[in-house]
Amino acid sequence: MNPALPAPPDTAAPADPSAAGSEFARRIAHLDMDAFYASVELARRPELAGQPIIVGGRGDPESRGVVTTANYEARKFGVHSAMPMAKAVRLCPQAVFLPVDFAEYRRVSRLFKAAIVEIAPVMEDRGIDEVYLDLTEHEEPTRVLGLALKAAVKEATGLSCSIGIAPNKLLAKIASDLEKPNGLTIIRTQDLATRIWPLPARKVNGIGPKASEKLTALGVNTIGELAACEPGWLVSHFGKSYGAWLHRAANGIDARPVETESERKSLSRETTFATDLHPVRDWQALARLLAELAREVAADLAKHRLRGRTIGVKVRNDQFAITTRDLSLPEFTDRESVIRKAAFECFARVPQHRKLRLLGIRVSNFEAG
DNA sequence: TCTGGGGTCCTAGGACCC
DNA sequence: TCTGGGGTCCTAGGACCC
Repeated sequence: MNPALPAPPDTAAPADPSAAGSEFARRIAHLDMDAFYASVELARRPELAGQPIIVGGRGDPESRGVVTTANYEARKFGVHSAMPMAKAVRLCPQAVFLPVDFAEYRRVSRLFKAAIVEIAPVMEDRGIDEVYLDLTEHEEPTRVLGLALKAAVKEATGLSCSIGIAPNKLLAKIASDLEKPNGLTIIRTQDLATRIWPLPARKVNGIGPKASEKLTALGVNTIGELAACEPGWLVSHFGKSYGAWLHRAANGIDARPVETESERKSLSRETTFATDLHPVRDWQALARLLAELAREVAADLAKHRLRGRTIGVKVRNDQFAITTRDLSLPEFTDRESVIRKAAFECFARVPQHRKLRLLGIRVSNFEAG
């Protein structure tokens, strides 16, 4: 197997009305809620104002898990999302630790998105706390639109957000991060060299830890340095697809449209155990967990009116390595018993010699809706 | 430090078919 | 005996994102 290279976003899309410098330049906004989960918690517990707040795990600093959001007071201590809870506790023991409450975050998410759509109907949902907007057809000046969006979000939720507005999604995404929190950053094509190129390559959405580490090893640190690389040289190190995309991205070229609709491709449930379980010695406990996950996945499928025909199992072992096994059935299903049986068959094919820390079930290959 | 849960997309080899 | 392409599906792994 080839060394794993990131999958490049498909920026090569249609006729490219958004290429930097094009006379058909678009106005694309990226709107990102500030420290969303922590801000939602603070909104309903005003007495916590000014204190460091860390949302994650089950709210138990001792539990296995990571920080999902730290507010800015906690970030001053070096706490950030995806950090193991244990480390966050050491860095900021005086913080208020809260469990995640997705139901509440989804409720507030619906509120801010509804407020945005009133102003800018061409909205792409990018998860619970961010969206892209296409403002090209609007007549108001860019800053006026940005301020109106921020005011609408504040009015609907009491929360602040940061907005980046640029000729395409890639630049808007970078821009929204530049003046967080409560920022409004407008990037024009002619600002590329001064505002984007000095930034680390890692700031580009699609350049993750692996690719940025490899770039650093090759002596490429900033977006500007990446932009100056020969496309052929990038292709030789990163492959045809990703190498060419790196060159376009660093030069601020991104033709992806704002997509207002998308179809779900998979649905899954997974759980990390409090303590590791052995596939043979702890088989009974694992079997119960697998059956429970099958029940949850079947319920989620029914809720979303989906039926799939590929069932997969995922495990993570005590060395943090992931193994997956899947099985495609002749018929689409949403039945718990069918999913459970397939999952047990898949599980029987995973390596049995190391303890496991996570078990999951995924269903994909959905029937056309 | 000891690492969640829910997703998307891409790559690649082998099977199988035309 | 040596040797075709192209297309799709299945499976496994991996990078990356929120």
